Amino acid sequence: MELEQYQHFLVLAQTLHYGQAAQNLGVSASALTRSIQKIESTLGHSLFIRDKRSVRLSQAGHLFRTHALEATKGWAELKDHLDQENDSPTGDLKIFCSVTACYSVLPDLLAPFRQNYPGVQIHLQTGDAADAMSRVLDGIADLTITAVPDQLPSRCVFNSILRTPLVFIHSPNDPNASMYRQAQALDWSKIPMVLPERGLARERLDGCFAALGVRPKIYAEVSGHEAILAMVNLGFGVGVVPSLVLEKSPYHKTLSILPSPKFSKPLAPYDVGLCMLKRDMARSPLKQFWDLVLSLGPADK
Amino acid sequence: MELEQYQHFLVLAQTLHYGQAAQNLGVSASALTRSIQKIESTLGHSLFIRDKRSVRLSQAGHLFRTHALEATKGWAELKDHLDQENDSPTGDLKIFCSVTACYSVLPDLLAPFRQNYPGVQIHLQTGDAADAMSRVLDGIADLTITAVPDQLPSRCVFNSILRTPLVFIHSPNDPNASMYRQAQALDWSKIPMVLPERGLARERLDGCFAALGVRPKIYAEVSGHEAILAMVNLGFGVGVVPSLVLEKSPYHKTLSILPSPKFSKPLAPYDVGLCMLKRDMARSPLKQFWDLVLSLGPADK
DNA sequence: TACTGTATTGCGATTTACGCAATACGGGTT
DNA sequence: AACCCGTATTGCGTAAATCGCAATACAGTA
Repeated sequence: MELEQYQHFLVLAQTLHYGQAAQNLGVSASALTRSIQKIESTLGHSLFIRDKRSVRLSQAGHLFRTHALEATKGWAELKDHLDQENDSPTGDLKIFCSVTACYSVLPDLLAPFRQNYPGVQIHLQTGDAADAMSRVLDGIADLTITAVPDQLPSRCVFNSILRTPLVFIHSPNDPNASMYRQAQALDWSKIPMVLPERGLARERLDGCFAALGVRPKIYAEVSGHEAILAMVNLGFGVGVVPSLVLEKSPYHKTLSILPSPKFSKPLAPYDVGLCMLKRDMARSPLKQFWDLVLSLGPADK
Repeated sequence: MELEQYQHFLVLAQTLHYGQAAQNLGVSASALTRSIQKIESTLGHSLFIRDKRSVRLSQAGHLFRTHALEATKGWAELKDHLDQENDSPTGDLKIFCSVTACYSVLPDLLAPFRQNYPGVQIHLQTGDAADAMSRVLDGIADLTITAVPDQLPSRCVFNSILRTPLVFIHSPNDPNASMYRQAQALDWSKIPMVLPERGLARERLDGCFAALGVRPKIYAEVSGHEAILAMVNLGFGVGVVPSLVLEKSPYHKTLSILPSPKFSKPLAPYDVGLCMLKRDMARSPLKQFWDLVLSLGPADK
């Protein structure tokens, strides 16, 4: 979209510094260089005077700046006008999130969105949190509420909503319950564990155990945090779930949280937020949703 | 460039018919569909009301049309203003053409261009016409004056300037000269020929001979039409060159043209013109050169 | 029911855009 | 003078967008 190129130009015209402008824009300096070069070659005139030491607007650059300001203003005004006066923005929104997110954080986002943009058709899918990122990357979902992975794919953007620790839980019905509670340091070789078979929680746990040089005794590997709760509730062993999942579950009264074990590599908490493709920041109604979440700020849990 | 997308929209808004608009724009209907879809998704509103039978502007479409007209007008005005009032367009122009084209058609193009756009730095390279197309495709040259090949690469655009036939020539010094002239039908197995080792002329000749089921007796294969002239002038045999090359050469008085041989597959004349990449139609000063050649029309030879 | 005209979508191939690392190039510093 | 620093640009390999073709969907019509 040329709006982007105009934006590139306008920011550079203000900072008069490629590196700084590029940083503001969230692109590399080389990308900015090429954006400007492309405008210049399309227009047939240099917009900036470079002398390896300073960058300043040429005469053509000043004139182009006026045009660019006008054009972007025209676009923005049109967009505002349409969004407010006319019927609400139209379009589809495919959301994927886990059952827990669907109960906890999503309603607070969806309600105001629905109110502001009743014309948007919302498709809500729920599933295992471990699938969230791939659904977005594959285009099956437009956005997802999920925990940010250790390294976010470069195509994605993420906005944090809340943080929740991973907690170790057990059931009072578990025959070993008293042993868990009384031990100074848990003996991982003796404790039967109920773990997710894949996903972020599993990866982090594997990392922590590996750093400790121990191999946990795995009683069951299951899919989905809710399934862990169910099995732990039956007294099959110790499970690990995000605290939020426990709180929102029917078991939060019956299951108990163990004191956090000591790991040489700490078990990082879940950072839950909104995730979507960078590309889609330019698309409606995705940008609207993103902006709404930004304006709501982090949830107070 | 979004200017293109604006253009797509404006043409469609006028024709209200995808197929027709696409044809006007020189793109496929699917490309046009996606252009419009992209604007709509960026804007968040439908621009057209489609009901499988008719296409008409929505209310948002009307408003967007006003904006698009304004923005494109602003761009055009800016460009005109800069091209005329200020210093001439800046930039480089890398031209490749054969020696003959350099003597014959190029001066008529370059002179007016130079007058209108003195600020453009011109790099002129000459070489074998057989290389022209690949130089452009590889980006070594921006444009070339050359004969259009049997099938133009899809990335290229071509504008015809003149047509010149391929002629068979010989020298009066050639010991067989009288035989060439007297024969009713030339006996290809006996006539020593001087041919280009590659390039369009060679390909076409090969095609003609193959269609006839004969294999010419090749005395020499050389690189460059001028070299053919030199060897033919020494009486080494019969050569084939574009008529224009002969006319512009120092040999045009001494060498003689044989009557065109009868081929089952006719030997197509050279269609000489300006060739450049489609992509560069949006770049200065390439577009200016193209437009200038268009305005001059076909050369009167 | 088959047929026609028209917009859209799936898909493979081409073309473009991006980021990283290397380069070029002044100016200031020891 | 030699060297380092800051900054814009370029080469290159990879990731993504775009295009055209062919297939599809869908409404009106013979």
